[in-house]
Amino acid sequence: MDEPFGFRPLYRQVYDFMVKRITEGTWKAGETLPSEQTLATDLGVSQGTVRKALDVMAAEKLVERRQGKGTYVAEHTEESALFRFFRMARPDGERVLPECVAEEVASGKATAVESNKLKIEPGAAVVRIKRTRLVDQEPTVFETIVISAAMFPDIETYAPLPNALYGLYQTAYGVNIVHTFEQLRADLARKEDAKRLQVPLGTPLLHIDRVAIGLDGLSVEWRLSRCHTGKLVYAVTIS
Amino acid sequence: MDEPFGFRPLYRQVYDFMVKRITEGTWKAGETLPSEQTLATDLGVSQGTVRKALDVMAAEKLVERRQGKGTYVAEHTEESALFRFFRMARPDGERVLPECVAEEVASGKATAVESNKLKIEPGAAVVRIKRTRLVDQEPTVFETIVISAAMFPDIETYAPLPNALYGLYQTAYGVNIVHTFEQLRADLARKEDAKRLQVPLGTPLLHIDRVAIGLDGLSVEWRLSRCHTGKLVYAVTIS
DNA sequence: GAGTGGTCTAGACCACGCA
DNA sequence: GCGTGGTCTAGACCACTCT
Repeated sequence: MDEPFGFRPLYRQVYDFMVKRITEGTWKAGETLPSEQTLATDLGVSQGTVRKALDVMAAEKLVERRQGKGTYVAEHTEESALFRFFRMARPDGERVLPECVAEEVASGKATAVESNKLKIEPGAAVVRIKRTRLVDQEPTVFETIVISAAMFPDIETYAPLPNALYGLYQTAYGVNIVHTFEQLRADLARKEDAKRLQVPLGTPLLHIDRVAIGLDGLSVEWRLSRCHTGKLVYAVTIS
Repeated sequence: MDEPFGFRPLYRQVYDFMVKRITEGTWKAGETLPSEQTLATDLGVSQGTVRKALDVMAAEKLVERRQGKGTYVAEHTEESALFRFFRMARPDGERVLPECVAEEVASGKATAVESNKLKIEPGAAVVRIKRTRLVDQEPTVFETIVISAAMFPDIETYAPLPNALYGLYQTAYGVNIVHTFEQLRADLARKEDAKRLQVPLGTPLLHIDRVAIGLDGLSVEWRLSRCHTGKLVYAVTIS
């Protein structure tokens, strides 16, 4: 347990160890972890130290704890992942579950912008997904998603893709999305927007540019969402 | 230390006690709290329990800790408050400090919408502030702010109002903003927007509807921001 | 060196879920 | 009733800051 210079607390080392276990797939989504006491004796530290590492992981939503039952590797299910990363809601605050239609999946080579967003080589193989999301049967969001083909081989075989893509990334490829960076702008509907969202040209749209980051810190996905904010709004809580 | 039914952990009770101290002004912004050991013996609990309460408060950014020095009541300064609640940034991610001009302060009676947003009686006295925020000398955000005159008596005497209003709320009135709810839409510039932001009518704008909540859970401020997202974007990180 | 927050331990007891 | 996570304690030592 020596450290060269930086001084990494014990509970941080325990954290690193457990994150590695999840990244490698030793502990998979939805599985229960060994009990705090078991982990403690296995790793030769006190239960309090394991607990502190788990506190951090629970705060990052990497694991979920249930008193009396155990600690689970967090799953990116419909409710959890969608409600966490899909921020569109009704003005009264009620969250909605969108439906996906008109999905198009195509292969290609990364453009300059795409390679920059995904931190991959220009020209590397990528997969582009376009789809429209409906809320209450009305087209509301037009999404363009770009991912590395190397990270997600043969993803087109999973078509039709699920509503919550992050769940597929996790269960089929062992890729856990832990956070996202988004930039929002206002823009006007162009031809493709107008067609997809069935709105007049020039309708004001909320333009969301999102990069999703995985557990290992790599850029996993670049997504552009063009949202019609007629009936839904983008909801943010800063705490 | 009895509890009627809900079972409130000791550290929660300690938390409540300390929040009350801050709300009442016994401990003011920027001051240092008693040491963990002192608090523990004063309250008749162990240091670990005080520590756990402070952990929660630090996570909520109510206090700041500095190893070797002490624990301080968090201050809403330019950097901290603006960078926390003002989300506009350059596309490369760099945060900016805006400047405020063309400020108008007026008194009035709460409309139905205002009373609903601020949870006050319709017709209650309110103060309305309009101002334009410049970034790089260019008008970028047109804000309309509504607050209860009862909560902030004689606020007009502080004109010109500071860039970080939350700092004034805290230091002059003892009101701590702890979180905000925002709803974002895309909209088109109307007459007043065009004039304030010096853009053509019909320019797409990011419309932000924000309610700020204080330490005691009350709605403190309602703010509408209309942002020109030509050079700046609204940045969100979901972690 | 004295005082502060940060880490770590060992052990006790409580609340919860389940068989 | 057992095993799990959740709370609480008491005490030790470490890292940081200031004098």
